[in-house]
Amino acid sequence: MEEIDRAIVGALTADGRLSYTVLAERVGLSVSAVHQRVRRLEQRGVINGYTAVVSYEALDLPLTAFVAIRPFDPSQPDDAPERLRHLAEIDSCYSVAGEDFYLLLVRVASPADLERLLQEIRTAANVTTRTTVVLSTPYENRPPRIADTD
Amino acid sequence: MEEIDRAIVGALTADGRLSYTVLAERVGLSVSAVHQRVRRLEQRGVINGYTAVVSYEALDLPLTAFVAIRPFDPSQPDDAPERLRHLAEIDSCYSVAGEDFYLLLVRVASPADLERLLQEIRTAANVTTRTTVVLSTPYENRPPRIADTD
DNA sequence: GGTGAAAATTCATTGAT
DNA sequence: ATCAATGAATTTTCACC
Repeated sequence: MEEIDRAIVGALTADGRLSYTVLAERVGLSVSAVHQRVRRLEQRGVINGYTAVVSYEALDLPLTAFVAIRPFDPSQPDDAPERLRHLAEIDSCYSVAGEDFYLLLVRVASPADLERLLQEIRTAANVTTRTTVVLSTPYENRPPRIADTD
Repeated sequence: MEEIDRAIVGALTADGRLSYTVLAERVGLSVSAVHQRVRRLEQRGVINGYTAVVSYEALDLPLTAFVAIRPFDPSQPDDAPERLRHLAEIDSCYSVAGEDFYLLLVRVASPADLERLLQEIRTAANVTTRTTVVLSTPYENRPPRIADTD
């Protein structure tokens, strides 16, 4: 990816609602050229969409935790991500190397809700869980440095 | 937060570039009423901003890992998040309960870059690290269910 | 790939209810 | 808090380089 595309991606990760006018000024191109480049970045899958960044506290989900899971019976087919997908409290699901099979990031309203969620995870995916509660989040989901990829 | 605000937040987490016109249709309000509500949600800090969702593979950051860190000397003042903030490869930093002090989510181009990053983390914050490599990401950063908070 | 300009749409304010 | 109306700004498409 070349310089202008990197500048565009950088600007849109910092502010996903930037207008094409401002974007064009910032990268030194015409509005339509920028527009076309953004379209292409979206088509190529470099940009996968846009989201509002929300405060989980404001949404009454103040409790974040990591849940490491392991199958109760390792000989069974492993389809935990699909079995857990319906649980809206699960923010992210990572398949990991190491002792655990998956690492989940979950967000709930209270310890009681965390307890309920863990029970649901265990029964839905037939797994054991090891949970690490997040006490605070110094920073999260920072925009990546856009590297020289040409 | 009441029903319409929840609908607005839900819609904007799903598509952060939705126009106020479409948003207004979707929640059954006039454009200006929706506009005002979004303003208020932003002011109240429910919505903290907007970002483009980028593909880390496309940005040449295909390797994701979790890095658990512990101070080498637990009697020293603990300011690891600040000491590590300048490392752009660190996506997120969580202060956690449990054996570790912090859990970092990092994104790098290669194992060699991960090795370099771990050395930087250790020297910058005077910590030991335990790293868990992510093999695949079934899902990540899913929009939260917008709860009934009234 | 890029430009510029026209047409359609949307934004953002205002004032009334 | 909501609405309708307005001018300003933006998005989107198109012909051409």
